[in-house]
Formats: sequence, C-alpha cells, structure tokens
Amino acid sequence: MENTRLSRKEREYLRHRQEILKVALKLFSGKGFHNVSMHEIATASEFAVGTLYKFFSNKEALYSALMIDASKAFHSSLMAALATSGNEMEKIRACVEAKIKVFTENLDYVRLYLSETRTASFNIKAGLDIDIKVRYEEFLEKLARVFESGIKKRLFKAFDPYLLAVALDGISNALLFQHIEHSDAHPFDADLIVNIFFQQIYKEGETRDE
Amino acid sequence: MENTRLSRKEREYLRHRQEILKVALKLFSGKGFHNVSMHEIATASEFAVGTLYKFFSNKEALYSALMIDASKAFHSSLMAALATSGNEMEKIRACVEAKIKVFTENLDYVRLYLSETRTASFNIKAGLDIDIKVRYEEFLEKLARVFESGIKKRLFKAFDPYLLAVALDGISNALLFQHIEHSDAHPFDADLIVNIFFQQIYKEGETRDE
DNA sequence: ATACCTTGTGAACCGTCCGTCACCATATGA
DNA sequence: TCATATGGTGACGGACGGTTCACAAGGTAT
Repeated sequence: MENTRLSRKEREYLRHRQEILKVALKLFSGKGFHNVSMHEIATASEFAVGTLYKFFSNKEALYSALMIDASKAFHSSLMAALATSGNEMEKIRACVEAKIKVFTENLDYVRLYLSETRTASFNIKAGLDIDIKVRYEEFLEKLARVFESGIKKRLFKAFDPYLLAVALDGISNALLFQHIEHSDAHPFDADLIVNIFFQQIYKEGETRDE
Repeated sequence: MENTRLSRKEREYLRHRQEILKVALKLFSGKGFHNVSMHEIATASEFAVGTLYKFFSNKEALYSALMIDASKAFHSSLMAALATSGNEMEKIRACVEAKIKVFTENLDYVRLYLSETRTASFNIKAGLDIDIKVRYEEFLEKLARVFESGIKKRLFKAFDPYLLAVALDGISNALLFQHIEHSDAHPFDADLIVNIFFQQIYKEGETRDE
C-alpha cells in the first residue's frame, strides 16, 4: 500500500515531467531555443514558472533533457537496425528503413536533432553537444564497419568506409528533409534512397576527366 | 576633385561597412546569432555601438546583410558552374568542384549558410529565410534540369531528377562538412564525391528484397 | 485537529542587451 | 577664424526573460 502510493506519486511526477517536455519540444522545434521563454513553456504546459524549476534546474537543462532523449531514441533504433541479422546490404537497408521510421514518427524531434547534429557547436553550450556528437559518431563508425566488411566481401566497391557512411547518412538526411518539407511533390521510400545510393546511375564508363 | 573626394568618403564608408561585416561574420559563425551582442561586435570591430546603427538599422539587418551576401555569392558561383559548356556529367562535376571551392574559401560563411539552409525557419525571422530558400530552390531546380536532360540522353538512370539533385547536394554537404570538421583523417576531393555518387557501389544484382 | 511536508504558485528581482540620442571631433567651406 | 556638416561616440532607457523565494494548497501522519 505504501509503495503503491509512493509509485502513484512518482508516476504523477513523471507524467508532469513528460507533459512539460512534450510542450517544450513542440515550442522549441517550432521557434528555436532562444525564441521560447520559460514563461511561454509554463503557460503552454499549464504550470507556473516556478514549477518548471522543480523539474529542471534551468532552461538549458530542460532543453538538454529533450535532446538527450531524442538522441538516445534515435541512436538505439539505428544501432538495432545495424545489428540485424543478414548480409551487409540488408543491414544497411534496415538502417535506412529505421531512420525513415524514426524520423517520420518524431518530426518535432527531427528538427531539433538535425539542427543540433549539423550546426557544430552552435546554439547551445558544450556538454550537450559532446554527448550527442559522441553518440552520432558511434553510429557512423558502426555503419562504416558494415561498409568495411561489405567491401571485404567484395559486395561494395572499395571506397573509404567511413566516408561511405557519411555519404549515405547525408543522402538519407537530405531526402528525408526534402520529404518532410514538401511531402506531396516527390514520393519516396527506403528503396529509393538505397537505389539512388547503390545503383549505378551513370551508365557510360566515361567518368574520366577530359 | 570633388567627385574624387566624394568617392574617397564613399570608399571609407564601404570599407568600414565591410570591416563590420567581416568581424560580425566571424563572431556569428562562431557563437550563433543570439550569443553575440551588438556591444561585442562594436568592441571587436573597434567602433562604438551607435556607429553600427549608422550602417545597419538593427541587429537583424546586419545579420541579414551577411546572409544575403553569402547566399548570393554561393548561388552565383554554383549557377555559373552549372552553365559550363559540356555534357551533363561535366556540368555536374564543375558544380561539385565549385561548391568545394566556395566552401573551403569561405568557411565562416558556410556554417552560417548551412545552418540557415538546413534548419528550416529556425533562428531568425522570416524574410531572410524566404530570400535564401528561394535562391537555394532555384539552384536545386537548375541542377535537377541538368539531371533531367542527362536522363533524356540516357546518360543517367531514370530517377526523379529533383530527388537526384537533392541527393547529390546532400552527399556533397555531408562530405564537405565532415571534411571541414575532421580535415586530416579522410582525404577527399571532387572526384570522390562524384565517384561515390555516380559509380556503381553495389556489385551484385541482388538489390532485391528477400 | 494540528503539525508537517510536498507540490505548485507567480510576483518580483536582476542581469543582459537592443537601440537611442545628446554630444564630440574632425574637416570642409566661407 | 568661425560655422556647419558629418562620422563617430558611449552612457543610458527600457524591455525582456531567466531565476528565485516567500507563500498557498492539499494531502499525510500523529
């Protein structure tokens, strides 16, 4: 009975915390960190300003909690996909599919996550940056190792595996971004990304210079 | 003599304006719009705060001037490359080379430009966003039309030309970014980008699902 | 019923920063 | 030499927004 009550309270606490995060996410992703005030978050989440500070020590901590969550979710999802059983090609396909899934299911996160991943040490102070960068780097490394073993097996041509990882990630991001912003115009899916990336586009052998 | 003196003054004026922009660029690109104060720019450029407002009506206008400049420079350079004489393949190669050149020569701009191009309607108010987006879109369209005519000539496989443009741009950005941040580790150049993008990476025909 | 504690409140405080404006200094022209 | 204009100055006003803290409300234990 005691533990039940305690956990009720804890659940309340977490529910409230979640509610704040949810509202903050929507606001941050819409207007950016600096253009959202704590008062705004307070009003939108139907708490008082002071209450926010019972959950998060300051604005940046609130933002960090958000980013860390997103980063972890993305990371674990992509890593899981790369650990799929199957050959290198299938792993990569699974990875792209996972990415599409995570992205489209968490549009609000995506904006924040991408803007953070992309913009070096911009917006926010260090610490958070580092945390996210590390996770992202870990993912790229793992993807690179998949390419590497694929190259060893002669499945793929022998480019620098890390750069292949960067390139694939770059293509996926660009196409996903494009799709998010102008969803109607150009239909696309995982196959498209994979095909554009892996299939021979240029038909003649004349890639040579002059 | 009168016009000479007048133009001297004008030149002074423009030199000062340039100086301010140069300093502001360095600061903005290092710390982001919101983390740079007008006082900081004033001190760094060795002018008084009030003087800045003789050149730019407010902080945003100063920032805009910067972004517009960068955007125009990038745009004209890339468009020129795409207008190169030669077949579609050569145009695209020229475009990638131009991009590498512009990027590496204007690293400070790149951070601002990319973060602006990428992050939708973040950071700064509208107007500027629109201006930049329009130019960027124009570039993508032109690139897409190059792909399109390449496809018609059976040079390239028949993917959606616009998506190919997005994809190539995405790859270039990703690799360039990677190179800017960890320049030592993985050597790269225009050929690498073009090759990764255009050559067949996946060797077997088994891109099929299960 | 009373003391107590936890959760929530929001007015007020304080620092930061944008933008202004009255005021120099230099130079140009009379 | 004096008047005027122009480029430049920087202390200051005012607004905004993050953070605090004294207090309220509601539940819990004694």
